[in-house]
Amino acid sequence: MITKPKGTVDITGNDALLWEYINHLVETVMKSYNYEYIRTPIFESSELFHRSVGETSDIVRKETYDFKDKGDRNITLRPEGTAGVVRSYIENKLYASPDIKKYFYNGTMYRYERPQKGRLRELTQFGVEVLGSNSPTIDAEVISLAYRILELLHISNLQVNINSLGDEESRSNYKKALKKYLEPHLSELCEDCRERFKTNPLRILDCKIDKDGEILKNAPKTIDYLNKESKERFETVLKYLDILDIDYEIDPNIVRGLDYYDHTVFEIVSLDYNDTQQSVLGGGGRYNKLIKELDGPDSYGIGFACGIDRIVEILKNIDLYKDLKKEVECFIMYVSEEEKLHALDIAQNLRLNGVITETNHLDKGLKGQFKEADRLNAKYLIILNDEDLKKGLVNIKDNVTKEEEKIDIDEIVEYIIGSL
RNA sequence: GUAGAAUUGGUGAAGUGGUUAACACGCCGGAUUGUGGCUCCGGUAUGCAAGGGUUCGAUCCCCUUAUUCUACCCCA
Repeated sequence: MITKPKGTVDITGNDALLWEYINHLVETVMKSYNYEYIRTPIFESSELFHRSVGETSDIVRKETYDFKDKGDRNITLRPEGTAGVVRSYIENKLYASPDIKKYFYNGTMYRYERPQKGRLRELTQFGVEVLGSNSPTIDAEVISLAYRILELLHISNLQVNINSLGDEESRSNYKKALKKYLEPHLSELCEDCRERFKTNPLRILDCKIDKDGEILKNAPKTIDYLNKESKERFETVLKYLDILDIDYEIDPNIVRGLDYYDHTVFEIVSLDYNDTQQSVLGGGGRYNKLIKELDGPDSYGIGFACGIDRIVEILKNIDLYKDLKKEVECFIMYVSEEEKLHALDIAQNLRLNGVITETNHLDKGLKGQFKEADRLNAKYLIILNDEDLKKGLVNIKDNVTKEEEKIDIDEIVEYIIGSL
């Protein structure tokens, strides 16, 4: 038997209904914030991710799906959504628009990782990218949009953890200060942190082992190294979040591994699922340097992404979603060949009038058809028999009240639409 | 890349080195004269992840592989 590749999932049945529900809600909320849908390729030139995420990082070297196509091009399956959208913005010269560009996406990403709880090799994320504005109102809007979607999905106890890395000057000052502070304490840190000190010192801040130790508690904080401008900017964003009634907490340890982030960075967690990594439902930040880095103009960008797979795992435990049901509005039952012809015709008629209709395709007896109709939660049953058909009549049964009546075959559509 | 645990019908699962792999749900059929959902009766795994080995004999023991779960690493 052929099985699915490691780290992938088949989504069927009730799970599929839940996915549809989430997708629909995401789309509705995105549009109400005036975000437009953007769809970029699932595979891109490898170089795009190397340039955006960082050539030397483990991420690009080990955790992407890379291959050469038949034209000997280096291709990478997208590991995240931002790079593709920014590439599109630049390539299509969308920056020429006098207006801010606000995009949302919802699609699969690929990361060559070892699968475990809440982590797959093919994962699905929705997110937004806003390009062309450095206004703090956008930082606040993006954060509140992410927050509100999760809230509308009834995920409880949400909190935004937020931090600011400041501009380039602030960032670089901070990096120096952190290294200077950590250097004499290196021997007291865990092995991994000593390695991180060389590769990515900011990451030491959210090391699981050393996080709660004295050394890191007293470590310099990014926000203390913000220059005046960056600091004011951060405070403005927080002020806007207050106005938008977002529950946030300043968390100086959020650094979000990637080099291209600056100013606002944030993660959204549910405090009800606080086994560290699992609780992070989404995150994002500002990336004002990235567009230029990818040969675009000197512009501004900010975005976030949320993993749907993880959200689904949480929603599955919420009662509200347990009775999402497939619903058929009308099930047409027949036994004889003559009745079958009428059934096909009636079914088509109902469907073209927007009524969700099913009929017997398995040559079942009437009993079997009743059972199937119940499994489908059919609201109305149309039970055909030759005798009535000769008179132009059908039996129609309300499957909730169990009341049955005979109506004219030409009045079926009208009857059902009128009663639904 | 590392480590631990798992893998038995459509589903939840019991079980044993030796003739027919328990039980439950579901599904199918019948009692019900073409109108069910209750009840009763019957049918539902030639096979226990795949391959190899040990053995007179393996679903059960051993090895390899795959996948799943959990943790580490890493995290966009």
